[in-house]
Amino acid sequence: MYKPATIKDIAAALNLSPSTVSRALRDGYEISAETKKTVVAYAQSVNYKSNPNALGLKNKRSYSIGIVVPELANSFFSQAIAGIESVAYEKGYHTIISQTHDSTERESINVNHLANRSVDGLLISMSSGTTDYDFLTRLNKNGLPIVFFDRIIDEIDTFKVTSDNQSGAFKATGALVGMDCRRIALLASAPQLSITNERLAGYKEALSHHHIPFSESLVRYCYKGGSDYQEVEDALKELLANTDKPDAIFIGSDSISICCIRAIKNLGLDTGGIKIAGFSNSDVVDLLQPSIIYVRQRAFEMGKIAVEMLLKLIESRYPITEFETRVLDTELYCP
Amino acid sequence: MYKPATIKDIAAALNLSPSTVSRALRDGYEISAETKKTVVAYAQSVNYKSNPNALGLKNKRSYSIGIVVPELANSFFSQAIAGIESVAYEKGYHTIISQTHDSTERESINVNHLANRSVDGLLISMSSGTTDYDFLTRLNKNGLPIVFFDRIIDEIDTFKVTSDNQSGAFKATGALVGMDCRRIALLASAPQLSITNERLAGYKEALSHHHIPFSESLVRYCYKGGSDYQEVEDALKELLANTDKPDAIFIGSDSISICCIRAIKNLGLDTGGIKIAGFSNSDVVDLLQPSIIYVRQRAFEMGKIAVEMLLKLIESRYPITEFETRVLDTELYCP
DNA sequence: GTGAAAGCGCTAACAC
DNA sequence: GTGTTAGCGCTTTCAC
Repeated sequence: MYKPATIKDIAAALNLSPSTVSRALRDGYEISAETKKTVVAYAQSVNYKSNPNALGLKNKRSYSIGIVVPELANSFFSQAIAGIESVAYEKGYHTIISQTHDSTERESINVNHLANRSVDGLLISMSSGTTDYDFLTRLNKNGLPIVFFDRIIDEIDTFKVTSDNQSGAFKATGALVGMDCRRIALLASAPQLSITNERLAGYKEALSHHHIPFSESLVRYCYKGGSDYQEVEDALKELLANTDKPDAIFIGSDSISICCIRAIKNLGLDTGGIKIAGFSNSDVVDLLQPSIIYVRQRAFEMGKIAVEMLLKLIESRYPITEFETRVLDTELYCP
Repeated sequence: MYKPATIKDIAAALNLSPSTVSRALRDGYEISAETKKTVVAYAQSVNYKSNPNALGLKNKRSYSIGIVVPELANSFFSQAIAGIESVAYEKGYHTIISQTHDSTERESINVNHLANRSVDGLLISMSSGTTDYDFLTRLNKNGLPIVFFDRIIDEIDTFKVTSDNQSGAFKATGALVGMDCRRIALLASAPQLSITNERLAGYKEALSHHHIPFSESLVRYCYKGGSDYQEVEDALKELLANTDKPDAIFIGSDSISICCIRAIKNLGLDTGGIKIAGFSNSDVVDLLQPSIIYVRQRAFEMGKIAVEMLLKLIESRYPITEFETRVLDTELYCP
């Protein structure tokens, strides 16, 4: 079996002490330029890589980060995770991915497991039903760095990154208005979610911008955030049963968009007159029937930014007290 | 910051030595039943978890496994990874995921990086263009456990898990025949891939089963395995330009299926008379237009089985010489 | 049946 | 500017 070179090996080969080698490799200020050069060159030549276990043991760090998402096999999240991995990998961090399937219970269990596994930090996009954030607050207070992405919460003060959901919803709703729709229904995700409210706000903003009155009767929430098909189908049926039938529907999430299209197909609905717009990061959304106007988020980039924030938090030598919330813009596609 | 309990802590609290505690926790035969009980109970009560870094340092293991796939944000692979994670997580392993984008070069770079990062083992689904497996053979010979899933190779003798691609292709082609198609074209993935040849075999088998002659002119390969849209579009155009136009197309991969549907849409082709069937694990394939008959693989399960095999390899105390190849069945869906 | 001690690879006081 | 030493948490010989 291949045995990787250690600092000791290098030290022995170069007639130096291990500590000198260690310092040289990490560019310690006490080491002479010449020694550094020799050491670095030799380390290169034997393909030296620091042993993460030894480092972790010493520094009390695991060099692993926990990722908690509702669903891994969902376009948006798999794209975000691809972004996360691309940075984490490069910086020498492992990941542990866990899915909640939008269940609050699994979410808190998973988060606690991850914390016990001594991850160095946590990237999380909240489940749709969660309203009690104690389990996170406690861990965060105890020193576990957390960064929220996409589905963020106000209750914990830390780095966050999300999309400009309001403007995304504004653009999509506006596009529907531009197609002469006036009775635009909203099929929203769970009201606990940050993204739901931001998208609702964008929807309302567009209506008022175009002097269209807002009507509660045209809004339905899907509390399971699209993970429960039946809920979406029922909401859709209710909307269409309105005495004054909507002429367009704006859908507030990726999976609800899919469910809704499936419901239209399953119910054999004639949506000839009804225009549909929605958030979606599916790579085949342009091929779906009926076709929809869609808002796409910069998922990959969001993942990258989220880890970068987390690593800043983890690797900072001083406690950070100033937190930033990054908001990424969205793109509207009209087929 | 929360400080986890160590073996030392337990030893001190119970007036025992660390070694006794260690042995008791791992059910060492030398320890009296009573001591074991006390130790285990106390460890429970303080929520003791062994420190993976210390363990890894001692045992020269990283408790992490590398995953190499062509594309993370692809339905099949994200489902497989969900399966991998579900097992790995439970068994206390981290993962490092890397994508090749079907490039042989990135594949060998990534694999070598992972090996340098001292992963304990590797799960890999080969890139479409790879024909030289030296970089894998070498690592495997050096003791790195490897398990292949989905896109497997014959050249390395180890555990493998894949789908019954031949029977899947047989079923799909048969379904097309059942719809009165006789000139069935094949849009295949890269010929280097195991899955391509198995699916080709199933296609041929179905033809001969129904006494339909096989014709090379109805077969096109996509060497980029669907990651290059243009290649698929060109292949499709060629097939349709055949003097004797095909009345059906069977598509040998998920991403090529998507590309093909997109091409039909982009080219504004009238596919009224042409039936389409293909492999796909997309969760929205049933909503695509034109609709297709599709074969679905048990991706999640394949991921689970693959890690289980890998962990068996990693954790075995004796070198394993008998390797198994598991073949999972597929399901055919006719819309 | 239990304890003492060494060592995995690395870093950080503390010498010199 | 470089070396010595101790220790992170755990396992494992070797004593007793």
